[in-house]
Amino acid sequence: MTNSSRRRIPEATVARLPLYYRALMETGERQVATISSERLAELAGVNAAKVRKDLSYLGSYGTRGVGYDVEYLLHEISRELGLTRDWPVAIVGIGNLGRALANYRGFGARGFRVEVLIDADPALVGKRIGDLAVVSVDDLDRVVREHNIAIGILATPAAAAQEVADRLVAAGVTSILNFAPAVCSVPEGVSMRKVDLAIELQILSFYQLRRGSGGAASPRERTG
Amino acid sequence: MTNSSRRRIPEATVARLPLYYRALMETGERQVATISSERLAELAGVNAAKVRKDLSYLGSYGTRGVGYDVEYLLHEISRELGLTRDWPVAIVGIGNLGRALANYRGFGARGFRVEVLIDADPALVGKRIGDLAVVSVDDLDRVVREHNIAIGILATPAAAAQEVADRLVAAGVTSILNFAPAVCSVPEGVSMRKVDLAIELQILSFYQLRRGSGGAASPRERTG
DNA sequence: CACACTTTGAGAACGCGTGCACAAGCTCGG
DNA sequence: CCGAGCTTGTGCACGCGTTCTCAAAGTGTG
Repeated sequence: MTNSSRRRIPEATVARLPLYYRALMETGERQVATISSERLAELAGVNAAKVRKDLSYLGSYGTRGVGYDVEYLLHEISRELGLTRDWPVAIVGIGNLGRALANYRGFGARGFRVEVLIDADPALVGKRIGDLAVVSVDDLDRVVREHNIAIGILATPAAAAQEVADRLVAAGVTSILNFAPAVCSVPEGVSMRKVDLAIELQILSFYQLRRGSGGAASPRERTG
Repeated sequence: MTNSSRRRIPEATVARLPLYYRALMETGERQVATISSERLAELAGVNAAKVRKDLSYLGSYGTRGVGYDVEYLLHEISRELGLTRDWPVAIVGIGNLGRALANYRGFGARGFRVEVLIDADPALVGKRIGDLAVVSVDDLDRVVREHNIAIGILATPAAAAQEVADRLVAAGVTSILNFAPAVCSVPEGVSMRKVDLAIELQILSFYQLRRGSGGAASPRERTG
């Protein structure tokens, strides 16, 4: 029984834990023993009050008058985020984006090992990307089960997204990162996060337009 | 003077407008004249009350007892989002991800034309990706100005992100989509949105872990 | 024209997240 | 051992966003 289950951690806090994790990793390399909420806030790009409140959800890991022990805090956050274990990941849809994700170095470092590449195109099946061979979508269920995949990355065209999501879930995947520009629903008990590049640009475009023809403030990020 | 400036549109609403836009585009192709908030909600993956409130911020474009005129609503949303004009875009950092983004078809359709590719690696400068040649980062300022770029995509390594962001801003870019896993600040009047793939996976990992060893509910998305 | 039915638009209540402000608790110097 | 100086942890107030609810406003039928 870990203390993961002690408190409910707000979704907004969960989304910031990786920022603290990254910041702590960077300071950890610089041989710093403790860090104040203020310094951590600066490194993570948030404000100090938020850092303290966020960390207080994990437990009282700080020492008043001193700060937080970098090593210990790093350990607690990585445990909370599940970065102490390895997560085998499957990527479905090996187009431009899927291929880029397959080659992306940033994943492995955090324990996310891309072990399976899946595509529907027969011309692609069997081809190697890095040191993995692309598997046919016909074998999705088998391969996902064999590798014990819990996290799937969806990088198919929009039209295929829902069907692939269903098949991933049927094969036991309970977390999906969806890059397909399509609404896509999953059953209760399965998490899905969406990343839509076109939507991000459209949001930027909105504020860009407003600034040009009126002068409203920008939505995110100020000078640090 | 458009009615863009009439009301302040909540950030959360702005982030959903692209969903409505996409949903309407898809129904528009099916020759449907009007659409109810309920149907639109279903297509966009949100609830009907939210759709109505969101659309009411744009103005009273619906007809009670009937619904919204698809064509008209589509026009209003695309005008609001600035999709009626073309946005020249620059991508800085032509690695795995940058290359994938350069080849991504989803942008052009919405008026985002990738016109400039920039990288620091001399071995890459001059190489063609699709029908664009990679330009040296030394020429960033000149090229960005020449193409009148307002929106920049940052796909460099973390270490270079802040410097490149600064240079983009100095060259007149006022909207940045940042894929680099680093905190990165921009002056007031410049928008920046972040997309961090590793962070998304870590968030999924958190809930994945909780489900496995306790049974909390999933954070996002339920069955539609 | 009246009435049943549909659907929007918005007022109001609620809940979540943020940020302020400060007490509690620790260290260190004298 | 005491007091000055930090820094955490958290209670509280506020604001934003979501959802409920229902009056207002349209359509269509007899």
